[in-house]
Amino acid sequence: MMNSTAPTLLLAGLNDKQLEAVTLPHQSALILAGAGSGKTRVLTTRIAWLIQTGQVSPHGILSVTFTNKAAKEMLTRLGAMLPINIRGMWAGTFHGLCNRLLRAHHREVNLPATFQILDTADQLSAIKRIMKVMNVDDEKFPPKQVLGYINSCKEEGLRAYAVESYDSHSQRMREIFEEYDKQCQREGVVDFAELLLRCYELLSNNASIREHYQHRFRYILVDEFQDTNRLQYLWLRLLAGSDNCIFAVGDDDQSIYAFRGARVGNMRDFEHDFNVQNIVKLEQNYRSHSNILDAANAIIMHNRNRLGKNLWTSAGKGEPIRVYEGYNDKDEAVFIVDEIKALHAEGMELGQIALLYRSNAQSRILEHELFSAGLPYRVYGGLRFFERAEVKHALAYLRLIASGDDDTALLRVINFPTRGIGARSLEQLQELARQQDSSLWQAACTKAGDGKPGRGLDGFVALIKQMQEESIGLTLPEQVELATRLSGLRDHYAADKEGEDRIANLDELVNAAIAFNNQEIGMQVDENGEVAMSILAQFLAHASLESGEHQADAGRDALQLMTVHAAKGLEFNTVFISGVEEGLFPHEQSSFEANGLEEERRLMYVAVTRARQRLYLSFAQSRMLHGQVRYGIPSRFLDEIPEELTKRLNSIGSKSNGYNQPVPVAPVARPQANMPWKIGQAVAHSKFGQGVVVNYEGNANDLRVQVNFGKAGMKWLALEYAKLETL
DNA sequence: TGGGATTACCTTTTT
DNA sequence: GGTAATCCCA
Repeated sequence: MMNSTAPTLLLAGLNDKQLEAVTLPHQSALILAGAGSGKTRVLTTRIAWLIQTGQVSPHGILSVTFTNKAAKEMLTRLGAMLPINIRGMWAGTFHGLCNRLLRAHHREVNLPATFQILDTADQLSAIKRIMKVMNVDDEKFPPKQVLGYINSCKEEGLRAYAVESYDSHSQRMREIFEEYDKQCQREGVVDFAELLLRCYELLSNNASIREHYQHRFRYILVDEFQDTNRLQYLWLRLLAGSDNCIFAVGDDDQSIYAFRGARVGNMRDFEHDFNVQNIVKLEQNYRSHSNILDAANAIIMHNRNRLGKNLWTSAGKGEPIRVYEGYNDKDEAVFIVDEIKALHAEGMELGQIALLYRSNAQSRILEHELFSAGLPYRVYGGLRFFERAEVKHALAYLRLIASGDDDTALLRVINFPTRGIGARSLEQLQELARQQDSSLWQAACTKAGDGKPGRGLDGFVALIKQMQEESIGLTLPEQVELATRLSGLRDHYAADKEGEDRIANLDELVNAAIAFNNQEIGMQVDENGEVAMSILAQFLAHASLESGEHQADAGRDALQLMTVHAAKGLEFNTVFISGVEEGLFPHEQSSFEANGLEEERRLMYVAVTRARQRLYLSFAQSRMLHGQVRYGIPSRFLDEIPEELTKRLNSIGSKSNGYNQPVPVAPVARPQANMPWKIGQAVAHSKFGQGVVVNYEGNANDLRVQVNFGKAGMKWLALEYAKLETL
């Protein structure tokens, strides 16, 4: 059934390299796809081409991405390319796919059919809980640190028993890890990393299941390969077996998630382990003008350990990169807002302008100025819909309807809205649960029997039982409505004068349930013909795995505010990168990590390559950070951009040319009596070069100053010895 | 037990 | 500076 004209049509308009990648033979391949080089197009066209040329049916394809958004986009584009039904294809995130596999084979991995998924906040509270039981000092073992430890172990593919411990501290960590996993198993819950690890174990311990899927998925395609962690890589290797081929697309220069376990090294390992003969580099950029690309290339060139790649474009040089220097953060923000106002007045859509920053804390002052100027804007990131407190409360009630043994859910709402169950009653309950080795819910039932309506533990038990009974036979949206009402959540928020938004969110949850219900109907039997879990359990899994995507007023034309991380994969006509200062970008913390600076540089590379036509870089001499005024100097990344690509919009300080010079809005430094040095003073050192005084200690006779030298780093210098010149 | 007050935190983030 | 968690008192 091969259609000879269709593939030609499909391939029309691809450049040579893209065409080569799309039509590679059945072998593993690595596609190095630079920013804006048509990566998603190659990926989707590859799938369409494989199907259309009859090499494989949709059933034989597995497509893996990192975000639900990317998965959705791929399916949408594919749907537009192919006239046939692609339902049989598996496409999703690593976590979504593992969830699917575990649901289908829950018996083999010893999980209940209705196992629940803990998000990070749930996981943290579960860790705190087990630490309390184990009597662990949370000063010595900060729960967040324990969480990081457990997740990174799992992401390396390690169980507690397999972790090495060198001293009593790491030994204790290991024990907490072990007990935490036991607790999760008891409660029938899994965290995000566990989804992957459990699935990996399923495939590695169970030959027939492994072979089944190996036989099925002849073609595996992976997006953003540079972001895979160790375990994801091992999982892929297991699924691929010896016969299947992996089509990996990635860009080592855009690897910005090492801090959460991503291993760029997987790209080199992949080359070796899969005997990759085909490495295709997509270097032609269809997004930006060459001034922008040249700047990006110049920056990333300073990194060692690259696979090597240089973006080019046939578009012209375009506009110079505009650089602005502010006196302080407010001055910088005012400049950005004025500039955006002017662009908007000239007719540019606000949605085509992005305002990027390194860390979320920077958005506040920008938002303040935008708000005063009356410019509509939208901030990405921050609290997601399914992570809002009221939504999590409602979901906890639903989880208790699905399975009472979920201790995390029970603890979240046993006294919310308050019903007179305090710390003492809880302790008694936990003690009883421990004695009879049961879940808290079972202990509560023992204590209260069937319970009687009202306050206290009796009331709570009666309430949950009532919910469980009344929800039988209801549709999903009705169940959600029932939970939000019977629980008293609605009444509680109605009594609160600021509860309006929260009730609106509860309504939105009902809407989400309606949407989910419509979409999932008819999908309740899995491919083996087994009756799948209840629609409620499916909805709960969906809520954990897809916490984002529920954003209000997405349609309105508004300026886009986000961190550089959040901007990855997006593009805009005009991009502002603010706070391009030492200590902020590159971030101070990065210097404590191995290769931290290189990751910051990749981050800058990502930021710069978001812009199509116009790019602004701005920095400020001083800014409020953590409630203190901090003095910074321009980022080293600015120096890495060739001067001929940039245009300085202003110049303040000694190098003033008088052009467009703003008036100082606030005293920059506070002068110190009897001090030859003041904070904010520019200085020069014979070895470290130029810098700025940021702090001092001691008295006039024995004074030490802290100087930010930028490239040479932050130094404490004793004035008695160090030869410092004022500038 | 629960609400008001005080105090520790503070890069980046998807699942 | 802003928030979330914890502390303390009624």
